[in-house]
Amino acid sequence: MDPTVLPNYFKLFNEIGIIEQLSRNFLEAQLPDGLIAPHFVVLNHLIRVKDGQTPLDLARAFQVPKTTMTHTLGGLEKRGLVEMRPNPKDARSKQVWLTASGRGVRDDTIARLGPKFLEVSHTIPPDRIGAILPVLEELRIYLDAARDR
Amino acid sequence: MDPTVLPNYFKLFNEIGIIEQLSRNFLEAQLPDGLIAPHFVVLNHLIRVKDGQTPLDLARAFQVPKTTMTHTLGGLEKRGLVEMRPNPKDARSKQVWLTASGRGVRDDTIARLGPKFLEVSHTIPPDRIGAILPVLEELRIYLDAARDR
DNA sequence: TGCATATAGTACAATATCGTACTAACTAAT
DNA sequence: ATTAGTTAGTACGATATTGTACTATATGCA
Repeated sequence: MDPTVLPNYFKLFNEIGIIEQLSRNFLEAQLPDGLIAPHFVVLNHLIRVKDGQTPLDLARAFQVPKTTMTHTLGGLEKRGLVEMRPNPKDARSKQVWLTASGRGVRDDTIARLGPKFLEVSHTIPPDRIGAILPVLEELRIYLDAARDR
Repeated sequence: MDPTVLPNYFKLFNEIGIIEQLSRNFLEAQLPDGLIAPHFVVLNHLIRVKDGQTPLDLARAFQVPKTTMTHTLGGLEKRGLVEMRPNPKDARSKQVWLTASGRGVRDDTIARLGPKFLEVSHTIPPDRIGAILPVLEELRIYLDAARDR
C-alpha cells in the first residue's frame, strides 16, 4: 500500500468517532427525559426488524456485552416501553416485546428527527449519502467479520 | 426531499454508530492493560496537534464535558503517560504534556494498527476511503456547527 | 480601584458500561 | 437416563460518563 494513504484510514475512523458522538448527542436531545441513545436504538431495532427477540439476540445485534443489554432493557422495562416475557422455546431465555407506549416514543422521535435530517440534506444532499452508504456498509461487514479472528 | 431517501439518513447514522463501536473495540484490543480508547485518542491528539494544551482545549476538541476530560487525564497521569503542569498564562489553568512513556505507548499502538489497516485495505481499497472521507468531513463540520443552534 | 460576571478545573453523585462469576436450563453423547 | 459441557440471563464490582455545584482566578467596566 502506498504509505501516503495509510493516514487516511486513521482519519476515517477518527471522523467516524467524532460524527458518532455528535449525532448521539443530537439524538439524545430529541429523546424524552431519562432515555439515552441505546434505549432508542433498541426500540427502533425492535420495530425495524421485529420484536419478540431475546436479550442475547439484541446484544449480538449491537455488539454489546449481554450485561449491558440487561441493563438497557431494564431501563426500557422500568419505563413501560418494552415488556419481557418468558421464551416459550427456552426456559432460560426471554423475549422482548414492544408496548404501545414504546412504539409511540419511537415514532415520536422519528417524527422529530425527520426535519433535522431534512436540514442536513441541504448541506449533504441525498446522492452523496447514497454514494458513501455502500462503502460504510461494506466496512461494517468487514469489521464485524474481523472481530472474531 | 424525495421521501424514499429519508431512510438513508437514518441508515447512515446507524452504520456510523455500529462502525464506531466495532472500531473502538478493535482499537482497545491493541491497547495495553487499563487503557481505553479515550486515553489513546488524547495521546494521539497531543502528538498530532501539539502538547501543552489545556484540559479545556482537549475537552472542546473531542466534544466531551470537561469533567470527563479531567477523569481521562487523571488516568493518563496516573499511568505516567502525560504530565500536568501549571499554565504560566493562567493560574486557574493547566497544561498537558506528553511523557516519553506516553509517546511510546502511542507509537507502539500506531505500529500495531498499521498492519490491521493494511488488511482493511484489501477489502476497502484506499481510493474508496478517499472518496468517502470528504463527505464525512463535511458532515462532521456541519454537525459540529449545528450543535449550538 | 472595586466589583459583577465569566472561566478553568475539581468534587461529588447518578447512571452507564463491561468483565467475572454464578445459577438455571439446554444439548449431546453415551 | 446420566452427565459433561454449553448457553441465557443476572448479580456484583470496577471504572467511565456526565450534570450540578463549588473554588480560585481572570476580565470588563464603572
